[in-house]
Amino acid sequence: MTSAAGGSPSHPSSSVTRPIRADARRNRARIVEIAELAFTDGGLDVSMDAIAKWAGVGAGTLYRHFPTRDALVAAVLENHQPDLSAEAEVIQNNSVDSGAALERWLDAVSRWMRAYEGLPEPLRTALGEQDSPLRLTCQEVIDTTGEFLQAAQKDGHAREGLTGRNLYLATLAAAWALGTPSADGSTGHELDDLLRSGWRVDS
Amino acid sequence: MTSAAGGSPSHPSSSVTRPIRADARRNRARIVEIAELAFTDGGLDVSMDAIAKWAGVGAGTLYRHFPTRDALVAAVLENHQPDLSAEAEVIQNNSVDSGAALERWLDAVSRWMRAYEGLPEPLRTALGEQDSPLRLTCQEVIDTTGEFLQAAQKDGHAREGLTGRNLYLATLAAAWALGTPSADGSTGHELDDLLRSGWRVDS
DNA sequence: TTGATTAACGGAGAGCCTCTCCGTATTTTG
DNA sequence: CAAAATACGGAGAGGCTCTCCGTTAATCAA
Repeated sequence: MTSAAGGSPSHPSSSVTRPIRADARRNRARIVEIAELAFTDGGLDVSMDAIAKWAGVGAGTLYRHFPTRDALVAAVLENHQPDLSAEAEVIQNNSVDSGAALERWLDAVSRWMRAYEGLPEPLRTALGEQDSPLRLTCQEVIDTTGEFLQAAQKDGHAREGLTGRNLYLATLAAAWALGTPSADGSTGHELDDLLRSGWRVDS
Repeated sequence: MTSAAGGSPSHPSSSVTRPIRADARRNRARIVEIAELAFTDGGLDVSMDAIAKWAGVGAGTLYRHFPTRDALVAAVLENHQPDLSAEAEVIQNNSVDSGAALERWLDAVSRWMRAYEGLPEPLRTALGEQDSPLRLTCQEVIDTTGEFLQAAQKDGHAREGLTGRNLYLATLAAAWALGTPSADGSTGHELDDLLRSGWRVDS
């Protein structure tokens, strides 16, 4: 059915559709820009209507571009994905061993997860929904985590029987815990220690 | 002004106030009972009005007894605190060593935290608020965790430089992560391993 | 008992939020 | 410069939290 009969598409790449209207593209960009500001200083719970008003568009426009809050969050995050990829590369090239690299990567991921207050929650539920817009965004991070993990496992720096996905989830959980109002620096340190070394002492 | 002049309180224990009205006590009990059912099968996010209607009382009555959702959650949890205390005692008396005891206790706490879907979230924020009704409820659990931890540390089964509070928080984080829709048994197992032993292998 | 007093009830409704629908405005195309 | 297609905007439906206050029921004093 895709290209059955009749039509003669001018652009093979964009198949049949026209280019996106200029005002639409502008609005979309503006919304993402404003959303990032709003998320940064009010957390992910800002009201959608407030974002729309603040961006100078109607609610309808906001929801046409981003049907769900997650879609908007995903769009905001995607703006920063290149930074994270770049960081992965730097870590890859600058670490003494694969164990240290994994450690540094998890630290970077944790910071990424804590970019906006309340981000861990949707990241977690996205993990369970096959079709969430956030799913794609974080899949890349999970995959990279898996790569760092495997390298560390191969060199004997990380335990076997551990998947990238679960290490990602554990990191997410720690990031979530760090969002606790009273969590100070020492809490973060202890949580990191726990994730790295556990509470147990082998006798 | 508390007991300045005149009044002759009949009951020294309840100072000046009258006993709580019978209908009030009944309603309160009924609400808690219904709330537990609602939380059990709909998670903590059921609407307050729905609980009120389902309990056969007006919204005003619900909010008079439980000004916030957290207050209601705390009341529901308090009904089960004795069970947890009992479990602590059993573990205390039946474990081969203090390390195993700590492990079993954390397992019990994790189950307690996952009693209702969405419970970890308010438990976490309660940790940061001095005057949350949930705060009191979980303080007991934190304290007990601290005791199990100290015993394990004394016997060399648990690392030093770890507080009961942070171990509790880490357990809470793991419980939160387990709430992920796609989290199966193996996920839980790996998360437990991480908390106990970390991902690192000491070479 | 009974009337007075006080505690508690209930639900209407204010205010906020999400999300949809459709008449109107703008852009693109021929 | 129409005509067609696309996107806009905001009113408003529906749901939620929480308050306020007129009404009702329990308790107390005589």
